[in-house]
Amino acid sequence: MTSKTLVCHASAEYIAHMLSVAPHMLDHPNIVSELSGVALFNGIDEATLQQFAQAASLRTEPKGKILFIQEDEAEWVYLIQRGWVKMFRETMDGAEAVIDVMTAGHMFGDNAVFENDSYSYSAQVVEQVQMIMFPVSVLKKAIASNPSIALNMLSSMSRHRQQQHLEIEHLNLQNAPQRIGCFLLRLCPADVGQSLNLNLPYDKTLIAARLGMKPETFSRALAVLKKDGLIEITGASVFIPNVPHLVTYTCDHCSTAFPCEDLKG
Amino acid sequence: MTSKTLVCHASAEYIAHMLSVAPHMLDHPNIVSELSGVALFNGIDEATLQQFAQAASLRTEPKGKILFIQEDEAEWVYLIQRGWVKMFRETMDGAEAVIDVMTAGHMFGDNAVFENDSYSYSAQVVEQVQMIMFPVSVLKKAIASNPSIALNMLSSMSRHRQQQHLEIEHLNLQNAPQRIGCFLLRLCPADVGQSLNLNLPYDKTLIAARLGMKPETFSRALAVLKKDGLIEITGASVFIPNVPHLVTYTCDHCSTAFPCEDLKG
DNA sequence: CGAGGGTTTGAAGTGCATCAAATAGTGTGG
DNA sequence: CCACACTATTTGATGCACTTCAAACCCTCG
Repeated sequence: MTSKTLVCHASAEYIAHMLSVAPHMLDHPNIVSELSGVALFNGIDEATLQQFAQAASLRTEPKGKILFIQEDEAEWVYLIQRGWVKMFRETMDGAEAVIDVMTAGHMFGDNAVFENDSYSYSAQVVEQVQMIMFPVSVLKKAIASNPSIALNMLSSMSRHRQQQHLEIEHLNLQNAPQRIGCFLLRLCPADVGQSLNLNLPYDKTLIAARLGMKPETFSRALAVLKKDGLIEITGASVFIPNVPHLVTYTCDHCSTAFPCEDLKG
Repeated sequence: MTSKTLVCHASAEYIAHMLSVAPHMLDHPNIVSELSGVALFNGIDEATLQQFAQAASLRTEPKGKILFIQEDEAEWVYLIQRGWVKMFRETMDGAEAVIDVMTAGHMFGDNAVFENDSYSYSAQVVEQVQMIMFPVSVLKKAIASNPSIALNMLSSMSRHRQQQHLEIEHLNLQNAPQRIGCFLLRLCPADVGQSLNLNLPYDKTLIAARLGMKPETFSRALAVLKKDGLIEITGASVFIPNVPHLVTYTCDHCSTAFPCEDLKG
């Protein structure tokens, strides 16, 4: 399940072919530079980063792979470099709630440190993913011994918390088309112009789940947005002819004004 | 339970009448002992507690009082000793989402430290409240300089985050009666027997909002639970004749097994 | 006792879910 | 390059849950 040397194996071509990933050795300098770009390691000294890098390994996993399930003993913290991962919870009777869907630059599994070293949700790859993973124990020690890391962790937690407040608000107050509008707007780059094109990052079914609705509802809600001239859509490609219109349509029913920048990720 | 001296003061009626601030001297020893009972100050040395206590003040506020609103510059962190406070967000078009409702032992406003010193939600008293408040700046400095406080803060954040995951899950997967069932079960003491009595802690209208439903829906959902023999209810007093029955009814549609202890508060 | 807020009840409407089936898309092996 | 299998997405018809609007009821408190 959790083999460390996964990428540097015999069947390199096979992997490269099957997963389209460069089969490289663990490359500490590279990992260090990757880590240094992440909020958690903001302003952290090289020596500490080295410690993480040495304990870290790279891994690539295909779509569908379950990384861990809720209540599993937490061994790794993951940092996504590419691809998408779904975080979800399953109820006794089999229903599933999607907590979040993350991509490059995001970390998950980190909060296991504060939860008895067990994961509080399950994680599954939804688009082939490449990631850095390092042991929970390393993070745990770092947090206890390095105040800067603890502080970074605190801001990241705080950001997450706010995001979730928003999530709850949306589920309560926005209808399906509005939640979709909000989702689309959060995909926009910071310097949005009047209009723009973008691609849905993953399955419509998954977006639906992420937004707390059924695929059928999602489809129909998209149709509504289209009918109202707020978007044009073909396949996974979306065109927003007039961003301010869409902003009015969705963000009027939200407590946070439009470019909700700091909450994006 | 909490207050030691507060009630036996000079101008008690005046306070009740004029609503605002209890005009008594700060009582450091008492505040220290209050603080030491809170998770954030777990294992914190006396000297540090003194610093908080010296900067702290006690306050009593009547039902209805707005303590602060979203985006306000954050000046104080609040620790509830008695009463209930509602945390909520308001959208552009006037709708309101209740994020949480807190009581004795809970702290709020604390996360402003990580959010540019501004509150990310509004807070209003819903049942006359008595609380300790200390400046955000004091907490901020303490977090930066005292690793134990930072760590305590981290666990508290983490707990909140998990609670919110659950909240989101419930909004997605549970229906009105089930959400109410869950709410009631979380009011139960740890040593629940087969059956028990309890009182709704605040307005039904507010409970409804807290659970993301309308008062009418709440009322009807209670009626359903009653009809199914899961609860008996008169006014604000609820009797649960068979706790396991209610647990089955609600918790089957949740990812967390019944006594979801650690998430209660 | 009467005013006003909280709560319940009724009737009707809306939005989303569900079930079922058609359609579009994608990757497969021939 | 086509036919097939399989999955994602759309569409239609119907039902249920929750909301909305309106009115009655109830309780507390001056």
